[in-house]
Amino acid sequence: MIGPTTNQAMGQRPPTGPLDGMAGPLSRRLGVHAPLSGDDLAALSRLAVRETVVVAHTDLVRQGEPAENAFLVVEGIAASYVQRASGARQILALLLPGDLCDPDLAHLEHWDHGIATLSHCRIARVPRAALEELIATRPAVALALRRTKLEAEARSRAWLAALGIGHATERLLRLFREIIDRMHALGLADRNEGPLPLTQVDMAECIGTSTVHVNRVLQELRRSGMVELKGSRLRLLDRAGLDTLAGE
Amino acid sequence: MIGPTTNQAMGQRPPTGPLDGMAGPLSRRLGVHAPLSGDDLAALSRLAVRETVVVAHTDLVRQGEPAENAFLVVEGIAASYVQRASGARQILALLLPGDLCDPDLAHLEHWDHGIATLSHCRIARVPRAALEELIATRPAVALALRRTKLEAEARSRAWLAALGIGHATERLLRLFREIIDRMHALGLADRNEGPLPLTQVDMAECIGTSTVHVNRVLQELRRSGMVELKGSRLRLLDRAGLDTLAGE
DNA sequence: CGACTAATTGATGCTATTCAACCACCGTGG
DNA sequence: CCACGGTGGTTGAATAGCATCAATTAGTCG
Repeated sequence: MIGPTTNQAMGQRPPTGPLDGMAGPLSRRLGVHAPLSGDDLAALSRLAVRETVVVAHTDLVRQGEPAENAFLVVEGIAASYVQRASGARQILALLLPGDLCDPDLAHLEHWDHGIATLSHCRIARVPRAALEELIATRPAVALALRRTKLEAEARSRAWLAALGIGHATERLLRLFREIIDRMHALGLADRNEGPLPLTQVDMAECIGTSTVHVNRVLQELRRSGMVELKGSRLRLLDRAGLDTLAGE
Repeated sequence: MIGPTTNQAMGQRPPTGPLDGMAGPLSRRLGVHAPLSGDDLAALSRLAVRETVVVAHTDLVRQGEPAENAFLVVEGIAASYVQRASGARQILALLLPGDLCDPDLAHLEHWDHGIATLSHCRIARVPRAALEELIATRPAVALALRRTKLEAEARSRAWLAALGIGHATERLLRLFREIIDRMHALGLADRNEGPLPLTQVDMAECIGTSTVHVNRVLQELRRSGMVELKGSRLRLLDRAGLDTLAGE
């Protein structure tokens, strides 16, 4: 009973084998931050279970629910968000392939935020116990997880500053840049072009403006030749100008 | 070379004994989250060294500097912030007595944000090595630190949402409420009244608006009998109405 | 072809910024 | 003692940025 924009259909798939690639993005992501051994990688590949396909705009966890298990985004884009009684939502962070919704949250008795898919996603569950054990027994994995979390926190700080200081144009450009850059780091996008499977409503909830305004800013960016956005494909046409406009 | 609003005068005091109370706020703060033994408390009291008195609006760490040691706020209010080349600042989080600037930041090669005092402060240094050792050898302390950090992250999420969703009035009220509530939890303020040693510029940098607007919102809040703010003393006169206006 | 979701447009008004003063308080030094 | 400089608070007018409401127009999919 959170808001009107949530539907709960969740297509279940038959359990898949441990090596069908769903741990791929996770280990690729973690491997960036610390060298992982073959054993580490094998353990990681056994971590994620019960992979499901989830349609866009579906809640995985709702605000106020008890904390059960963690989620891994295998494919697609999800997000953590806060929602008011009025229905207004603010997206806190994007979860891209290989991202694990914060493992430390186990200590919270109740979630103070929700998790929802933005695009079509493949989502795997990660049992708390298995995750804790992995952290306890595999220092390299634990280190990689810590560094990954530090990276997410740095992004969160940057977002907070952008929301406080920047105008809508800047914030939208930062959003685009973040998605392209992170996707590029995962090998899922070119340096200046990639998928952008978000609706304008999603973008508005990310950058804290109305959808109407997102639409107008977007048109201005297209007209000025800064970006190209057709269907769900985004191209950044003026990277230098973008980095200037988006603030340091 | 960050901005015009930084002065570096920092009055040094002669080293004080380990038990003169400067670890008081820290252990009181941590003790809330996990039971600490007498040994734990003794170890904590030896942690903070080189306490100094720092005047208001002084940088402790500047953006871009290498990460050296951690800081403990013994008295007063400090803050972490991000500053743009334009001079615009956004405060990310408040550091109240007993707060330690994030210990995990040791892993960052360079600070992506600065730390500065807002009011007059007593600040102690915490050597990284001693902190790491304490975490490694005293599980109760490590747990308390983790929980304290989780609490800070939850506050950060709430702020992000407020910046994205709320109007200036709401954000200012949330700021007031946060300060009073946290001060109250430390025994440094009544339930509805306490010190507010911030300038309107500081408030503006917290809630992401101009100082002029802070001033006007403040007047409206006074006129409507919501708050009373004289000198640096704040009283919340309508707690129920405040909680409504400040959003859930 | 409907039925739905997403994108677009226009008109209107509120919220907040900006610039530029001006005032009030406080501590300092002549 | 008062003149002085500095910081912080207050005010006004003009304007920019953005929200809101209400329609209308693509797309998309069964």
